[in-house]
Amino acid sequence: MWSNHINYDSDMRTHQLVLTWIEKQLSDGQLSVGGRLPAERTLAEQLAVSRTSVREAIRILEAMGVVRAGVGSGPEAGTVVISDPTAALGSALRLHVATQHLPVSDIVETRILLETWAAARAKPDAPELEQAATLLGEMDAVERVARTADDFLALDIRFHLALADAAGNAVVSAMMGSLRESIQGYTARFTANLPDWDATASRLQAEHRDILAAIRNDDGARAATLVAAHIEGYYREAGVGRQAED
Amino acid sequence: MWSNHINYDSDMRTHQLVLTWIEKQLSDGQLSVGGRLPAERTLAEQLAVSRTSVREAIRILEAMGVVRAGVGSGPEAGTVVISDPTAALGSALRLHVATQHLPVSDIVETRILLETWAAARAKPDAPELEQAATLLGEMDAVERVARTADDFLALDIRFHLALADAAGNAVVSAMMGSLRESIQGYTARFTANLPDWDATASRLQAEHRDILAAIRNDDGARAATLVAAHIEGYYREAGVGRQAED
DNA sequence: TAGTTGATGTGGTTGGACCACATGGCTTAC
DNA sequence: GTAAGCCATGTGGTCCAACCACATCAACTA
Repeated sequence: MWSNHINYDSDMRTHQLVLTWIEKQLSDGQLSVGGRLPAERTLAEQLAVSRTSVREAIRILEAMGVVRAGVGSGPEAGTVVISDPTAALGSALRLHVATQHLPVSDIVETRILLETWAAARAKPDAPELEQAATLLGEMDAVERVARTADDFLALDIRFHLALADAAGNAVVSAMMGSLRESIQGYTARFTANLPDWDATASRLQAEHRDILAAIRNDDGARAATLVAAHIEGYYREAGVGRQAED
Repeated sequence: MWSNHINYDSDMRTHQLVLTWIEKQLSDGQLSVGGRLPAERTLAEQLAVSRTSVREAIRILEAMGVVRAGVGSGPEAGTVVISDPTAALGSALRLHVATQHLPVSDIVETRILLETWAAARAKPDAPELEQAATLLGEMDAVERVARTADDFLALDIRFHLALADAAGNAVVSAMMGSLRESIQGYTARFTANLPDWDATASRLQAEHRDILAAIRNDDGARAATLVAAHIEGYYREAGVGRQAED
């Protein structure tokens, strides 16, 4: 009795039809985060398309961070709806950077814009700031003991993401994460070539503390200024602007 | 003699292997915008995977706006590399809005942030402003003759995109476009219910002119203020914030 | 009771077949 | 010789029928 009859535009590729159907289920709330899609074979039969087309649609949704597919039985199995916008934006941006149609400098500039806004907007009592403080301590530990730039950078990313989350805008958080992810390779490559990583790390940590302190003092303007200087300084060392010549 | 041997991580899904290979070709510059991928059957043989897996990878790249697949022969046929970041970000955001894990209010807020920045940064002599001016004229014509909100909105979108492009940051442009696309359905739905569309359209047009004038006067600060008010006012009418109850 | 084993259902992968389509060269008719 | 028509070729689009690896759970066995 339920109408599966969506827009049978004759010039629509089959997997698009499946995508449309699923998106409609999501919009109508008949499918929500945590829910499961029908099994691929079942869905194929319901929509009267091949399993291949169903799978192509699911592949796209997976790349978009909308579903997660798992084999076997149990809670981890089946195709379940999730919500990971960062994944989608991140890989998309990374791919377009690879095509060299998105300059790294534009990405850095956008990152500064978003992160500056987030710092200015974050509330001093945001719970995410606790996590940020913890991460600062872990970075100190890494710096003191192992002195590996990779570990430090991993924590650095999470610190900046925590600050962005503190602004309470999911879109900005997702975009921030994706921007950072898209140039992660770039960042790591140049960081490995720094002459004095210890000095750089110390400077970054000092700046991190200042930023966090400013936010906790409810001084959004100062926090924003510090963030801009922090990021700009870092990438200036990397020589963003002159296109990669290594 | 060429090594196709990428990371044969045993726990990598087959289509991911294909994706990795293609992304490497892009990064290495052996594949760039305008170039063509090998035919699906050829690529499958080269990578020693099934055509199905190749197709799943291509489907993802297509959804990401990285390639375009065309049947037949000739210039329009085959799988050719393009660069349309907006498509990827737009559909991803739209899907996540559908899952109701990205509040429309966050999208609007982010749009204001990006567009305000773009208005403040746009140079008075940017060529995109010419296009923006032309679009203003077309909107006048639409308003005078047909009075259909849909046509007006289509031009309105292009006007705002032109302004964003004038700032010269490809990432911001792409994100702007995707944000707008992701809530296009939402916007159109509420616009149709406005009591006096003509009055609204006139007001929007007046604001558009003021914004464009401010940019051309090199008064970025004023342009930013006007843009923020323009967008905020529009969505306030829509009642963004109270979650959709139509 | 404890351990084993097999049935079941999931996504993952493959090969092969056929289709619609667009081109381009060949054949044919004039 | 030229023009019209036609078919070989190669492309992506779709479908099908298998088989695999995996994880669970119920039935069976020691």
